[in-house]
Amino acid sequence: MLFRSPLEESFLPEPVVDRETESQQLNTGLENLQNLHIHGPRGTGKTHLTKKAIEDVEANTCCISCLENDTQYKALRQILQELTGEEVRTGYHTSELQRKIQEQVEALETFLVLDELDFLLLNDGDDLLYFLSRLNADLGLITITANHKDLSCQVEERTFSTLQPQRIGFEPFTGEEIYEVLADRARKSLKPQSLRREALTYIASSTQNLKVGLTWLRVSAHHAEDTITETLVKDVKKEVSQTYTKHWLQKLTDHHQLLYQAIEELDTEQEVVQTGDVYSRYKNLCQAYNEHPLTDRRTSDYLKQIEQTGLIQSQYYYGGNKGKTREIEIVDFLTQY
DNA sequence: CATCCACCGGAAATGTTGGGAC
DNA sequence: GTCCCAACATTTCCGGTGGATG
Repeated sequence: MLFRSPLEESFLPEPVVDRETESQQLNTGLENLQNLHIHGPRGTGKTHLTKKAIEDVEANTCCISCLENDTQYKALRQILQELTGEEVRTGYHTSELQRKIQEQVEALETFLVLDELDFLLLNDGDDLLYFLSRLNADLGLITITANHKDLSCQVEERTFSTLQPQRIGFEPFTGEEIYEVLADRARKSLKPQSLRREALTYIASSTQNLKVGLTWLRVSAHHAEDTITETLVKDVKKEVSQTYTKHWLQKLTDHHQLLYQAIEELDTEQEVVQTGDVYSRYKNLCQAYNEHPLTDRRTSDYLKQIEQTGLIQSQYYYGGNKGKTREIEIVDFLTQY
């Protein structure tokens, strides 16, 4: 169960590509117990590097994902659970959880990582951040997001002014860096000589997202008889897409998946895909799968959540000859570059 | 200048869930 | 059981957007 293959995402090897600048900023921030706001595109090693950095810090540490914990209450529970190491049952009042967390952080210097913060802010506002920012203790708050450079426009001013986070931006990996990291993982997990150089070059030139790269390598290895060739790598593209997509959608609900499917279908059928089309297609799909459809208002929020994962992209129109709507398209992360 | 497009998105109302007390 | 309650999920309601069109 605890087996961790070097191709798995959860594997935390020593970095072969040093993100010198970012690392240093991170460490300095941690030493000074500063609040940090880390941002950058998906698959740039934000979470990875942060986890590494707090690993050997002499303090209480806690790292939660706000994708799964997208309300203040859920997040508080998760945080308390991680800090105490005990299971936290439901049934507590929010204020009770807050009090218990306060006790914990007052006792010991603490670093708190809120990964994928966007999802919580979108869903529940900044109440949690406000509470955490006002804790009078040795607390370093580290927020990570793929979508927003600046926290100040995402949270209320009263929250931001007490947080005053130091910003750290992550740039996408270069082709060479992707190559290096994947080669390293391959050395650690595959038989010698089983990965052709051209195959790896092809992957490295097709994506800047390390998570996609790793998925690609893993899917390829899965399909390979004894060597991973460039042809093989090209042949599995579609499956890589599907695997990566599924990875995100699985964390969301069935309705998110149906919505995505609707968009996917429409994307192949017509030039532009608008919200209204998506909704009616989604209703059809619901009927086909015997699901009760949600209202359009609700699905509008769901679409935003899918957008936050980076699987789709939307262009918003607030009036004009197109009316007030948004155009949605599938993001193709394998041939983007 | 009024009207229309085709939804957006805030806010309030209502429904659901699950624990705790009785 | 069942009553109550908080958190959470979803629905209902509705004002709003700005260029194109008549």
